[in-house]
Amino acid sequence: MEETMLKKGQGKIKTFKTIQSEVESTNKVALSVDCVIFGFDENKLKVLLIRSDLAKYQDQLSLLGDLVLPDEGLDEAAYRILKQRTGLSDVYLEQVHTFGEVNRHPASRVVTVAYCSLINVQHHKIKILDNELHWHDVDSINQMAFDHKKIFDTSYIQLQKRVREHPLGFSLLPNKFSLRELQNLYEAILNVKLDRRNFRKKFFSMDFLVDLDEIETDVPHRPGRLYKFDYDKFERSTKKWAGIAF
Amino acid sequence: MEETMLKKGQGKIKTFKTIQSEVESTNKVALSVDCVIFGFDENKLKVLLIRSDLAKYQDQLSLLGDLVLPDEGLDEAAYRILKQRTGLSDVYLEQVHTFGEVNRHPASRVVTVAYCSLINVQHHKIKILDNELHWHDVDSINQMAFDHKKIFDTSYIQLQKRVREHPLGFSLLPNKFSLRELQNLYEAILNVKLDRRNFRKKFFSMDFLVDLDEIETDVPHRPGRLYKFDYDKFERSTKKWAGIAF
DNA sequence: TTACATTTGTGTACAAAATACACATTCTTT
DNA sequence: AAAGAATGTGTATTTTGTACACAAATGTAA
Repeated sequence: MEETMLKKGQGKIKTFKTIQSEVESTNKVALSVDCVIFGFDENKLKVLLIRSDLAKYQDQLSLLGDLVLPDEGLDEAAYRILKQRTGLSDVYLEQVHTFGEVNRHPASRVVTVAYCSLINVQHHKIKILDNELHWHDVDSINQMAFDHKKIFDTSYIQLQKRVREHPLGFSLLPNKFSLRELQNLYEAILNVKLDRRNFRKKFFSMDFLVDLDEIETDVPHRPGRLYKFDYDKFERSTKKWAGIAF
Repeated sequence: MEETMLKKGQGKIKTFKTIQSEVESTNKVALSVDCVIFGFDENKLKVLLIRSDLAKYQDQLSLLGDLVLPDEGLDEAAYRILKQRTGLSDVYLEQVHTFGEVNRHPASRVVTVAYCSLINVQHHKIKILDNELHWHDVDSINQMAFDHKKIFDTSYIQLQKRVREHPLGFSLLPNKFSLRELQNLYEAILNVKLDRRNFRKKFFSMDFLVDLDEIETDVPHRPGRLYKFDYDKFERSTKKWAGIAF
């Protein structure tokens, strides 16, 4: 390994040793991952939270998070947390933002990478063990531990944005769903009321819904047809909206 | 400070001390910020790069980055790097993504937060001092040091996305610009050819361009009218596109 | 069994936005 | 004075979004 220091302009060529000592000697920070896990149940958008296990924030709601392990990538850490808490591994997961305010954690400097995850609450019963792990209505969230309210808000806004341009939402629904369920989901996430006929027209014209030739059961009214989302067709499609609009 | 450990479910109430020792004893990582600084000149989209100062990556292109200081927030670190390298402080800056692959840095674990920045190359002459700091055409970038090519690609894709939905692009132009310059900018960023009449119609209908009643000088053809962007009006406007499309 | 409530399923008319496209004008250069 | 190059403008067509109403299917309660 080359270790001589050479002048080049006014810069220096650094060797591994140089970098290593720079890194070791100066600042290191603790790094955590916090997961904002969304679900959809009873026509409400939900988020999975615990009670903070930190004395200072006792009784306040907190995201599911953990320190990143030394030999673990960020996505990997997020999947681990999800797996530990929900038992699910095949889920939608996306990095949202990194929060690194100097004093965001009371004990020491902890930088946290926020991930957004969507899970289908039907496919999974959470074993409620620790820290009062529960689903909460997103519109009931007021105060949270640390800067978790800010992290949650950022994630929710990003979800609203992403769900307009990518078919994420389907991962919150059962495999077979009715158009009413789909519309309820979009109304819940976007917090708007949509016209039923135009909503149907829109989704049928996208042509990614597969008619399963089945109907709902156990509904106290006329049952609707059931559909699934054709992910393959979506992937093959040459997307997208290309306009400029602000 | 409460330091007793209490059972609650199967979870524990943690005190500051507990957290602190957890944090100290386990993993900490070095944290850096890398800036992808875009500019626009001679009708080309440019990115500001240096030659890597690490021996292993000698002669490879590298983003502008630095370690985050112990008492410095992430945005703060990004602004510092920008200021140091370009002398500019009043610029567009946005966090893009965090890259934390375990072995992305050869010397030790370094997690990096990528920021995207747009600067107006007219307003600023870079003092080229260290490490061959230069503007590079974005479409000439092939290989880069570390995982910087991946970081660059992610940032460029995000720029293309953001520029469609937010008037970022104007920060790359002089204060007074012609519609041709504006169109050239959009064509360069989005890498598409646009119809001139429809482009004009679109921007005039948005109604954020202020006609300055001046014309270009020093162009070897009929000069165009000059405009500026009305940021105030944009801010006051109740935006946006609300459709669902994927 | 009938009437009622509820939700599904469908179509049309109108408005707004995107696209395609051509020609006269202004200025510079030779 | 003519040629070259880019500005500035309008219209017809297509596509997309929005507003809106009524008949049919099912479960429930009288």
